[in-house]
Amino acid sequence: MPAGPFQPFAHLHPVAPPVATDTRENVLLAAGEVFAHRGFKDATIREICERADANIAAVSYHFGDKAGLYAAVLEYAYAIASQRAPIEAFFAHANTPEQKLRAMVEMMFTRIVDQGRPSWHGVLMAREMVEPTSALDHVVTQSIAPMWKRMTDIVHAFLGPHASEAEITAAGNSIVGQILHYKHARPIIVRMQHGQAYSSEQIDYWARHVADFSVAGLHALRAAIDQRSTPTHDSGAFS
Amino acid sequence: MPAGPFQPFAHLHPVAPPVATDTRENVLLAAGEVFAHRGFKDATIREICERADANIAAVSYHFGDKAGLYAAVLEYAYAIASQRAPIEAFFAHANTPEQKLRAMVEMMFTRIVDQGRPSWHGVLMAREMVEPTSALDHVVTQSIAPMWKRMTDIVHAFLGPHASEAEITAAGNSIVGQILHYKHARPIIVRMQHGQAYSSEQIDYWARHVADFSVAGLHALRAAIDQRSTPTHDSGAFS
DNA sequence: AGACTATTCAAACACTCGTTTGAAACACAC
DNA sequence: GTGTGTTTCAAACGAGTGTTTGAATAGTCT
Repeated sequence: MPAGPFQPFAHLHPVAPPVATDTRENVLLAAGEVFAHRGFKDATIREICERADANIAAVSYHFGDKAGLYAAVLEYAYAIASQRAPIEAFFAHANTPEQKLRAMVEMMFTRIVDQGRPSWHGVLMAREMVEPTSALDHVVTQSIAPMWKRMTDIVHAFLGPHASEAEITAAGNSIVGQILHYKHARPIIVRMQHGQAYSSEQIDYWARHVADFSVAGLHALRAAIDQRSTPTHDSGAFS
Repeated sequence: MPAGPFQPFAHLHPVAPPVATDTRENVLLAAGEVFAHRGFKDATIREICERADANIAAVSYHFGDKAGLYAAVLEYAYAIASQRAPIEAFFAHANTPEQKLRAMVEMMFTRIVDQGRPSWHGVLMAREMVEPTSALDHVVTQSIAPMWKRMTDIVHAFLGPHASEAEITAAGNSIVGQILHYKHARPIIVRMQHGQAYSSEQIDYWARHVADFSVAGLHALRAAIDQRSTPTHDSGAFS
């Protein structure tokens, strides 16, 4: 067994973050792409190391495991995602619930569906929801749960204080589901809905549509809730 | 190479459908479960044959290939799905567009999210949309395209004659996305939204919610379309 | 019964995967 | 330079995969 220096320089330079050998970071970057593209199980260490110009054994040496590499990638992706496109930036000028909802939709489209930048963090999260790995616990507490909290808070503000928990989660699922559909069903969308699918303009259009569609759904749900919780006394009147 | 009798009894009894040896049908049934549960790639023919009490070589003998088995399963699932829960039954008493939409949502929930019966056809279709196999072409022309046509027809009826194609497909995606979310994100939904998730009552509730939510979204979109295509002439008025 | 085909079976083959190995190459203090 | 610890490398290992093989069994018609 190798000496296993999984935390290199741990006892020196307590300042600098991981610091990362060249190959270590190369493997991390390549692994991010491959994991995001193929998923944990279908990704092969050989492809990752080939893209990183590294030897197969590099994974075992630097990360111990395939699972260890995956965990490191998640950490790395989380770090650069929150650094490069911080969540708060999307909500900077969002004051009303509707503005917050639109910011939320835009952010999720940017992080999950858009693909240009090295932003595989959203993609990995989306994958983790569909086919969880052993890293799910960590992903949930670090990323998914806070995001879901933010979403349900917005929905709650829309639906008012009388909304039940079931209504809030159902509405949240409706919004998230619309967005994730463009990621999950991408192959079939590209195939059946011709036109230059997944261009930036197209994604912008979809994001606006999902926001509009959801706002209408939320307003209708709010109306039903209000009518239920404060029934009109002149019950004979039309709607 | 074996004699390869892929169409057994082809020259005899031109009447009876495949007739199917015991083991052939057993393998077909077991393969349906395993493919639906694990997906094409992660399903192993060893597990399939074990569940079917058949020898490993049975797949090669009866279906030629793992891909051949998968294609046969799709055909088989399509046949029993359209026999057991025929689509038209859902639309029997649906006359208005809204009733048709509700029937559509209910049907998709029943076929894809519900899990009781041997109804892996919907599950396999949903899988094929996310990670297509070589059978995608066939699945699209046989199942997905007709279903999508039905959906867009309903949406078109909702949105009126002035709706653009982009608006129709986006609205269709919003509806389908909401439904499929309950299938794809099932692990995370079960985990985060406690309570007895995926009970029959829960699924009914979700189906009703998705229909309500979508109807509201469609009405709002319709209003925007009508306002755009027949602009009010007293343009000075407040909206 | 006999001849012939269809079907089943245990075993093996070829391949890919993640992981390990032991030696070589490197870095750097002394 | 020598010595020590870190990092890379080609090669192999062991487990799991789909597929094939060739013999054994079951079935069916004459």
